Amino acid sequence: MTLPRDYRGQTCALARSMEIVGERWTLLILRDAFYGVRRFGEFAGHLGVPRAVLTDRLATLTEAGVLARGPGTGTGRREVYGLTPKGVALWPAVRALTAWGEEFHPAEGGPRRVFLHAGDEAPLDPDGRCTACGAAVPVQDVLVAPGPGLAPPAPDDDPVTAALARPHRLLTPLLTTAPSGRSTKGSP
Amino acid sequence: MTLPRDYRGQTCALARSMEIVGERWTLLILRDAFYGVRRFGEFAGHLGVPRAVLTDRLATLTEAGVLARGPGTGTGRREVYGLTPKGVALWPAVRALTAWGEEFHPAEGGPRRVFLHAGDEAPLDPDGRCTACGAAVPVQDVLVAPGPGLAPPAPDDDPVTAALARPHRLLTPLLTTAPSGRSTKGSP
DNA sequence: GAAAACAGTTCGGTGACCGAACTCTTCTGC
DNA sequence: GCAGAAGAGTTCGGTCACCGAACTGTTTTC
Repeated sequence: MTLPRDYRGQTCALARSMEIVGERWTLLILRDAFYGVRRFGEFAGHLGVPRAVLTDRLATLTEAGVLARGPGTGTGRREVYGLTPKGVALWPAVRALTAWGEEFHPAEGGPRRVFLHAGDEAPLDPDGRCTACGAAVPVQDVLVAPGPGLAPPAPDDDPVTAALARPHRLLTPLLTTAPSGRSTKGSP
Repeated sequence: MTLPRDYRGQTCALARSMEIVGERWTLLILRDAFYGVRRFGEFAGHLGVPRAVLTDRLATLTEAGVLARGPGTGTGRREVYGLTPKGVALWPAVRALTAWGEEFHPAEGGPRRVFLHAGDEAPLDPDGRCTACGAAVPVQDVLVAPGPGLAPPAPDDDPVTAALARPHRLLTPLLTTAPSGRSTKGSP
């Protein structure tokens, strides 16, 4: 990354951010990480990103300290990728870009997913504050829930899409939670 | 843009945003637009972006309704590019990414530029609220001002960099203001 | 212990990006 | 007006990133 393909000469903070999160797919990978996606195959299956690109992005983000790579919990202890505090700090940016897309390029039938304040189930306003209590909602108290525009569950949905059919708290593992063996797959 | 190089299959709002503002250089171009940069040559000179890429990005953003292209004011009435309301709505995203870069990749000597609330000259907090009065500051009341880390003015600075050596209100034209003839160049 | 699933890697083709040079229009000075 | 200069893109060849598909080696399950 460093020299040939950086934003040469740009000394501003935004350029430094873009060096890390400005590449193709990177913000979508991070969004999935907020959703609780943690494993290589889950990212690949949900995003449809070329696997070589995913490998590259995960390495870049890990090197940058945005993600941390470590052994998973439970018996199946494959490597998992999780957001570090530095990665979690990107939430306002992810939320702002999502809100902008929602406002100016709305999906037919309404938003596919909505963000709610975990306590009172009220939606967040564009600034990330709870529309009910007015508080600035910290990431870990945000629920991602199906919105009116979400397509009904299909049998060929990837596991991440299927899991997101019900409300889920950000940053909590989505699929690979089971402390002993896998128990997340509904019924094969 | 539409089919071959989109984020195929991704139906979320973030992916729709990234289709428009997720390409290389795009957010830096928009940052400059917030600073008041309006002409092709100013963007090119300040960013160092290849001119062909700049042409492409300006066209894409104009088509998307993020920028509007129109004749400039005054005698020199070359075309200028300005943010539309849809473009202005990207401010929270630009600010969040800038704040993240500032926090996790600080420049030596401190930030090169800071954002202030125009009324009381107090800096904004990471959420875009005034640290003095607590109000959420609308874009047009934000001042971009030189920070402690900014290099001293050099004779070979491009005009945009030179103009940003003093505080400037976002969205107001930076260089091409003069209603009759050019009056912005200090001393040739 | 065999088979399946998983996490990457490799590979050839294609498109994007890069820097430099070039063209055409618009403006300025006389 | 007219010549020269500057601004706004366009063109071009080389390089790099991205894409999809197939492949490899490890881990997990049966």
